[in-house]
Amino acid sequence: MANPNTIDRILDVAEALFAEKGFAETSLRTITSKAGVNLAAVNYHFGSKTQLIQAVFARTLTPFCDALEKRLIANVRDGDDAFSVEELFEMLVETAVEVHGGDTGRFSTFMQLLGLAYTQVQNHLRTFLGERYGTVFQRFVVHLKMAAPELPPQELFWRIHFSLGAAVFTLSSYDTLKDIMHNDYNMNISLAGTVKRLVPFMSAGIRAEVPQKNGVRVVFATL
Amino acid sequence: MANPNTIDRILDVAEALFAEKGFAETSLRTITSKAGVNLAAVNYHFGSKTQLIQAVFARTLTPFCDALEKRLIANVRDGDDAFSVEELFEMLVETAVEVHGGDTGRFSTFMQLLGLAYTQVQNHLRTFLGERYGTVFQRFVVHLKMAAPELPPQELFWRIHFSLGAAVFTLSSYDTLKDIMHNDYNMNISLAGTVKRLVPFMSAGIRAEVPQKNGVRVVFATL
DNA sequence: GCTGGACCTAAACGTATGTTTAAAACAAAC
DNA sequence: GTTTGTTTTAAACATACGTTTAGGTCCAGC
Repeated sequence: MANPNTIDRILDVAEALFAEKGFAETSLRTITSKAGVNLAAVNYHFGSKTQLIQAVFARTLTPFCDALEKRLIANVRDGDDAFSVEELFEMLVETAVEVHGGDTGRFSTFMQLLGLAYTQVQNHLRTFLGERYGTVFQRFVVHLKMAAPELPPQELFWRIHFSLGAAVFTLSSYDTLKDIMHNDYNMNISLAGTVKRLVPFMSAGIRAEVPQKNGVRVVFATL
Repeated sequence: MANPNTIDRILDVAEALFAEKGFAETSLRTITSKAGVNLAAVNYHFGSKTQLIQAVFARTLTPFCDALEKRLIANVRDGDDAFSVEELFEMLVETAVEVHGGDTGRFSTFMQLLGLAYTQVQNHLRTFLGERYGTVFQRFVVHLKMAAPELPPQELFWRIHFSLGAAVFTLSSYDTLKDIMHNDYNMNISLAGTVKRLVPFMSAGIRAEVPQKNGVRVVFATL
């Protein structure tokens, strides 16, 4: 069998470097040298850089989605007893924390990777994620729909992406923001504090009143 | 004098390609060939690819920040007469639309570039933007502080970045989201519609109630 | 102890990138 | 019309990348 360390060492290093620098900016030579393995190891074990990227995502996304799906299925609640928006978002956080065994570093890296998956142009990744994990996402959307039944579907769609953006953007540049917080506000902030602040923000945004159609400002007409 | 078309043609093409593919993924050869100029033109007129990136940002960001600053200074209001959160966010939109002369395409590209500036790792860009436009940003924060005086400063800091994330993330992957909206919801959405939806979401998030300290869920303790 | 297959290694391959060079083309000034 | 400075051009340069190859190493199974 393969040296059990080689594959995992590559995955560990690749995950960290991808999260820090992005995909295009991280070379296989950097990964392999930092992992202490031969340059050819990536192509031998994974086939290509593209497949390595997918493997990095699959390693943490598969257990995460499995765990999330179990929670969503196990706790089906209908009508007035449905999950609240806050509960659903906190369920995401709890699941993410759970699958990382409370490891702050890897949880942070995981969020940064999620950000990259959406912002970096990697069409293979988008299709890969959609095919593999689309079902769980849709199931989650169904629950959100029950939590905010008065919201038109397309409005909900947008607000989910707004929330996704707030979370992903913040946590993917978390290290930078942490430094700013330290220098400008003389405050030391934890990942826990950030996530804690994120949930009410997103929940309030999801539940915001839908503006009247005739309330549209004139400026938008020029867009 | 330089052919007035060369520099602008490079900037136009570079702006569009950067927004579409990112910085590292866009080569000077692609830019120059698409612009119909010689490969060496970029290095001749801008010095390097790095400086080209900064020039692309400066071209639209400078008039934008100048216009925004003028608005903020001209309409100083204190106390109960201060700008509301909604007014401030809409001011951003109005200014952005204004400096682009209502050109939807360039406005969209502009937002995508802003997203890239934060998500792509380009330390030279971060420092460049901070040094050049940090003052206006801070001035805007002061107004937001007056609009939400009950909010602790660090809480406001985070929520600004949540809002920034929601906006930047959404508008930077706008084309993709538009396609999804078309395929899954059979709806055609405009940039106007998206921005219109963004403002109430962000405003509600900014004004969300700050959760009690003793209301913190147990799960966060493990982070 | 030999064999076979999985794993690792060093080196090379082909290609793409940003940048530089030196000469050519051009346009305005005198 | 020549000169001067700017702009354009084609070619080359140096480097970095992902990938492939062919040989070596290792160890379980017979």
